[in-house]
Amino acid sequence: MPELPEVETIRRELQRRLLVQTLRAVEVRVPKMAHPSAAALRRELAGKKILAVKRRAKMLVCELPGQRYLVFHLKMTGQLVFVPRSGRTVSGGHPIPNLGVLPNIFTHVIFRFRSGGTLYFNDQRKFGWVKLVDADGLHELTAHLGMEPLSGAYTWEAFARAAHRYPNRTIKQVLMDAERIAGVGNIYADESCFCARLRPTRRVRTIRENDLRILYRCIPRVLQLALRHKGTTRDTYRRVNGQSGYMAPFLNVYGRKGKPCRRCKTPIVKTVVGQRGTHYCPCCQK
DNA sequence: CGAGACTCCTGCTGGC
DNA sequence: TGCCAGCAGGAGTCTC
Ligand SMILES: [Zn+2]
Repeated sequence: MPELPEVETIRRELQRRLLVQTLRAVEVRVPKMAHPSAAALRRELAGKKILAVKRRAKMLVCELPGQRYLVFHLKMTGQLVFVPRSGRTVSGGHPIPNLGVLPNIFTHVIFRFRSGGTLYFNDQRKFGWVKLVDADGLHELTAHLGMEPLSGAYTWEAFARAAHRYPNRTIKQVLMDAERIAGVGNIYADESCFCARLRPTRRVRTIRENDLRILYRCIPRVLQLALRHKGTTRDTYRRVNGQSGYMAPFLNVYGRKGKPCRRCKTPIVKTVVGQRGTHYCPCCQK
């Protein structure tokens, strides 16, 4: 689900909520999602403070004392929802606007804090995970990742190098290759291509340098717009307070198959690139 | 090495 | 109207 703007939105909200809060207890309901083990999380997290919440690609990294890191990946349908000290509870849970009562059947790991607050890790499809790692473990999780498109590492030279590395790939595959560019997923790859008026299906070697340069500038623009709107809720993505993001109505192509292009009215078409649904305007994008 | 298919899991829905 | 194959924000692994 969440791509860079959604994960960054969650990071900012978690940072505000969890900073310097102390963990009290951890409940793991789905062991396969917790690493190295449910027992290790229970044992090693109790009493630990959250010193910072950072993001790398689509991972959230909670820094703990002693070079320990609690890392989350939400994959397609993961949610992190924080409920401050519960007032009254309903049938043992916390009623959250738009989400119903937590914990629910999709709640697989629960973090309780000394403050009385609770962080619920929900995931409909159970692809997500949480890992407690040391500095080496964090390095293993992040070392292979490419540049952050909203960071200073993202330069035209680096982008052009990343693109030309695989001239026979489609441009969308380059945008979604986390080893080159971190955090761009299916939605914002399509949206960035629309912004640059390039079909996601175009092979890199056929793209003129100037068009590639336009795409280079489109990616951060698209991501920043989504960030300002707190991300795209298609289905399960939620902010830390349970609210949906506001970006969905502003999408130009993703999920708009058959709907008129906002620019030229031509129906948006859908195809497949790298086993992923791919959307573009056949008139505006060449 | 690179490209593409398959896999993990569950719920929703488009199209018949 | 009802049903179900196919599809869904990600990414690791396997084969060719
Ligand atoms: Zn158009």
